[in-house]
Amino acid sequence: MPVPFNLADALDAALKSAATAAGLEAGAFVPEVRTADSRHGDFQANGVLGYAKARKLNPRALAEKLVAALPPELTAAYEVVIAGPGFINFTLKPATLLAWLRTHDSADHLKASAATARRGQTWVVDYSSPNTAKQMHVGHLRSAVIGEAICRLLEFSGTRVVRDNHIGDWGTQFGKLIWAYQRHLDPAALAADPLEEFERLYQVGNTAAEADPAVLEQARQELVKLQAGDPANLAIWKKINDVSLGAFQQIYDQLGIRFDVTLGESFYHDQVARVYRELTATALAAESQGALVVFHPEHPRFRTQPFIMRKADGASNYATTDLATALYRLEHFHADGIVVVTDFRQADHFEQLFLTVRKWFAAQAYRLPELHHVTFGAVTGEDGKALRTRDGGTIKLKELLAEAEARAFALVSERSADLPPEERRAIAAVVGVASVQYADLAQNRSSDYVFAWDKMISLEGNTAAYLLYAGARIHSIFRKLGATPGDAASEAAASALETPAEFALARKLVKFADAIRLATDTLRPHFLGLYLYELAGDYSAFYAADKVAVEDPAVRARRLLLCARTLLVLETGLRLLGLRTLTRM
RNA sequence: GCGGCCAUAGCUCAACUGGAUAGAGCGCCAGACUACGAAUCUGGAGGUUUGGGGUUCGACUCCCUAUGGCCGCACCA
Repeated sequence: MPVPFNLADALDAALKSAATAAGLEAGAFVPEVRTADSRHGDFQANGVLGYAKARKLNPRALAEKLVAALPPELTAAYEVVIAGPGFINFTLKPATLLAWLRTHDSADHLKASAATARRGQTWVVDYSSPNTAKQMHVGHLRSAVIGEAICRLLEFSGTRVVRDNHIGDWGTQFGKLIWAYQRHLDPAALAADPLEEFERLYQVGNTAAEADPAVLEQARQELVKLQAGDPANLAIWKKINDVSLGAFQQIYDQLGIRFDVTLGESFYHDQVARVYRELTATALAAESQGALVVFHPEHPRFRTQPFIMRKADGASNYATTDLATALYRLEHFHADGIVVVTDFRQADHFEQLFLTVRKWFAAQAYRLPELHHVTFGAVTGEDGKALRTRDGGTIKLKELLAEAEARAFALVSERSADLPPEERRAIAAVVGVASVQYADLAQNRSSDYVFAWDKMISLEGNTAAYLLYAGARIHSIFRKLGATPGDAASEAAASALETPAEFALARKLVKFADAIRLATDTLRPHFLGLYLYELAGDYSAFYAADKVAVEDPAVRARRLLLCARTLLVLETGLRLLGLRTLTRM
């Protein structure tokens, strides 16, 4: 019996053909298959309700007709029941469950099955994107963590992903910074911690410029010189960026991030002329108060709130570079989709940007990629106020990760004192960073993030440690029994599922595809996190209820099969979220 | 002023974008290690989903409204 990876998809297809066979309007009927509350079944189809309502039909009678038209393979695999006002419930038969577990038996098989969803597409994901000359702080965490998870999810469903770090390397901050660099540089401090020194220099420049208009003017001249290509200033600028990127990469290494390209604002600096030309030629942009702006007359707000793409002084701004960036991503990468991961405060900007890009590309007959602004809430303190760079007391990402590892190390040492120190340290590095990442991924990205050490580092409840612990216990069983996860010969001896905990676990495992689909389509990784947490919970319940190391070889083989698949799905899922996994902790 | 987002158990969050009796963790109460790792598990208490109206077979979800919070709004990114 062939059992598809994504059961919901297969059900959807079967229901559509059954609808045609039963005489429904094929194009109008949407089955609406989704995972169901386990009290009702494994999957439910709600589509008859809407279809019947629109045509004033009896939904239950319609459901009866549809079920009668289902192909025999499907009714052989599921118990099918019509319930309530017209829900169709599907419960996997035990043999189907077991067949799924046997079929989807390796990381390669999972990947190959999942990768059919978006094969052939190319997506550019723009995330992290810090400003150079500054340290990454806690506010930079979400974009990096969420963005990386989205990249991995898209790749898993078959997309070619271009990871693009769109760094802020061309801002007006460089005038003050270069001014201070030339006059107040401390070479020893630069050697010790360059980003600390750049931040100090910026503060020196900023304070001086505020106190003395002459300094402000000098700083402005340094910026003009830089942008005109002055070799000395360009050299300073380049050094600042190189050093910044080196420091960023240390953070990215800890988070498991490696960008394909780092095309910051400076990269697009000489590509703005075409943007001005095309938007002016197509009459999308117009002069207003000396600036070149785009209004959107059909929009309640943007008909009066301008999208400024060239300032009155002739300089470009980030609207200009973002427009050029969109074009580059289309023409150079042939992007089918563009995802930009930034906080929600930039929602207006990206709404204006995407409106403008749509009209611009249409006017030029360019192909239009899917455009997604993936927003997330603010990182706030306990008082609910947003943490900001200039408020002081911002938590540096470097220190945050170090603190996370230190706390994890203390905990590992307490729980597993028998492990050698270097192994405890290696474990702590994984647990600490994973805890920080997972704290972000377990939560819907739209909500604000209340920053609290204890919550972030806590290793209890719905945390990375809980998931990693479940995996470590599975590895431990295989070590103790001298068995190998996924060994086909021993799995062949597995008997039919029996206990409630076995069934609950197996029924959760087969919904992996659905969790991935949901997380990927909505660009919300927390759906996968939630699934993995439930899976780990079902496994822990199974572990407590049913002993694996029993005498009966068929029962033992069956439970080892469940352990192996749980491990496979858990580790595959955790890696998709960007976390590293452990065999011992 | 205009606009966007948000408000769910004491606390932190879910709820598959309109589906069935709103679920978890923490905390609290009561249990489970001479069983493969107790960083665990089992059970219990805890809700007018901010208030009020509406839409329909069905609303935490959509619409209107009130209140409270966060954020954006002409040359920063």
